[in-house]
Amino acid sequence: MAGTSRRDRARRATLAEIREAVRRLLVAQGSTAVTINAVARELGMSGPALYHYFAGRDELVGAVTADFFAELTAAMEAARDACADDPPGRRLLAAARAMRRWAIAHPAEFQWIFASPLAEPGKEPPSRRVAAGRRFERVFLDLTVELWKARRFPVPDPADLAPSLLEQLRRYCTAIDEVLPPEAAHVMLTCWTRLYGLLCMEVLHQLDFAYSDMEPVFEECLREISARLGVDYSPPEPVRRRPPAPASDQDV
Amino acid sequence: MAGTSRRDRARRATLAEIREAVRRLLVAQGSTAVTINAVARELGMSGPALYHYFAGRDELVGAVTADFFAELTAAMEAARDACADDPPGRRLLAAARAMRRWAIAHPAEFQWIFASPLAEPGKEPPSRRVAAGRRFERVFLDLTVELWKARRFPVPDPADLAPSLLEQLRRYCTAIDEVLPPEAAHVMLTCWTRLYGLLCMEVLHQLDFAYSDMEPVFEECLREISARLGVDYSPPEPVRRRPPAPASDQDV
DNA sequence: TAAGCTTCCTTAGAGACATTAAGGAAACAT
DNA sequence: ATGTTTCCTTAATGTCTCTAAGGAAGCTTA
Repeated sequence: MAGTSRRDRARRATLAEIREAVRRLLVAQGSTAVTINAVARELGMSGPALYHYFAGRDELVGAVTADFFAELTAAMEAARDACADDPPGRRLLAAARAMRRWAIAHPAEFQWIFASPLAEPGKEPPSRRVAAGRRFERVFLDLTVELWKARRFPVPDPADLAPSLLEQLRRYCTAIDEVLPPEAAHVMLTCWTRLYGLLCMEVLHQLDFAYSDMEPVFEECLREISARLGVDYSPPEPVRRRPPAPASDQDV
Repeated sequence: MAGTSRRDRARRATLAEIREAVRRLLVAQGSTAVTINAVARELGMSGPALYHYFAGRDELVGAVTADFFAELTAAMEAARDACADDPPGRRLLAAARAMRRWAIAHPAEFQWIFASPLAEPGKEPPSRRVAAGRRFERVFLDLTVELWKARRFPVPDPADLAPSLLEQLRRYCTAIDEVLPPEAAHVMLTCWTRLYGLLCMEVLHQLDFAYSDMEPVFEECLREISARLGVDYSPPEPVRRRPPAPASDQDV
């Protein structure tokens, strides 16, 4: 099917060009500038041609959003694997910092991920997006599981959790193949919510009224999470000029 | 100027009708359905007529967004004042719960508040929105200040804060007329970020993968915040059938 | 190699939207 | 009664999404 014939290669190249154009427009002129016509113009084609590649604007936007999600996930995975021999706590910090680094470097893209212009109330997000989301969450989850296996972090007594909460946690644990018990999943979700929530607030400029540079705020959040997960907090390496090997952990 | 003549009254009535129509469309059909034409149609007028009331779509959206902000703020203030004789900790809990109640009851509106369809990167939000935002933040700030005055809550040693963070906190304290010292402002902002961040995540459906009912999660967040602010956590009253006086604290 | 199928792109066009311009009619002020 | 202001209308421009119909080229197969 996805052969390597002349046409197939051309098609793939065009698809890539389209995605690049979408991104270029998004970054340069905002999400409202991402129109079928503008994208086509960017490629030197005329509007309706794009319908051979995407069923409509929504599918186009959805595909690019999934790209962004994948890129963010890849950045986190790369940061995690760049220190594969460190203890899981350090790798978790590395992945979290990579997440923020990516979000800061690509604010427009990050915004599309969680406040997608498609996400109208009552409309299910496309399955592609959901899948991309799962891979994303998985990064943090996997590291937490490693942590849990290596040296269990402190968890609350399940009896202290609200019954309805416990019920939901059980369901979630089933969904993640019981890699964690509900109490541990609860700690993990709490940490994740704080981390991701803080980043969303930053990118949506909801904290501009108080902070101009969120880096120390984010680091403090990491410190709290570290304490909660029973790992040592270690501050970020100051700059890191590219080490010998040319492995970039930033832009995928 | 803003007299009470026949025409002035008519104008005010039309303005109110427009805002209602915008909201109706937003709630019923999502933000993309809020078009100048659709709003005009809703009023039985034809499109360009609206330009006598608003300079353009952006100003219309901005005005309605400010309305929403004001309504949310009013709901919080009402909840706070409904138990004016309680200690500040309880009133803070009441205001926080009112915030979530409003957000849950009006998800589309709440979403417009923090992920405004106007907020393109590089575009300043209109001053109206900024002002509405200040009043909103003020509710939580004021209660925290009361708390601080009544019985100081535990704060970190300023020397333990990152220098750049301390610097930012100082600037923020200047902006709020030094009603709190930087260390206390830091605790306040941390609590606020968690609370507001969690709510944003909920409304943006970023936690659906784990939770179907966020109420206990929110309550646990409140418990943490209470501990941090040194106040007693008290669970919400179960339902509260409207007490004698017909004062609604929900829909303004 | 020639006929036929597929793919890619074009132009034309319908329908919706934001916005400006020009004009009429009613309300208001003097 | 006259002139001005206000409110609304229609007309028109240029944008957008998306469908339809057709041409040209690439691929397949006999």
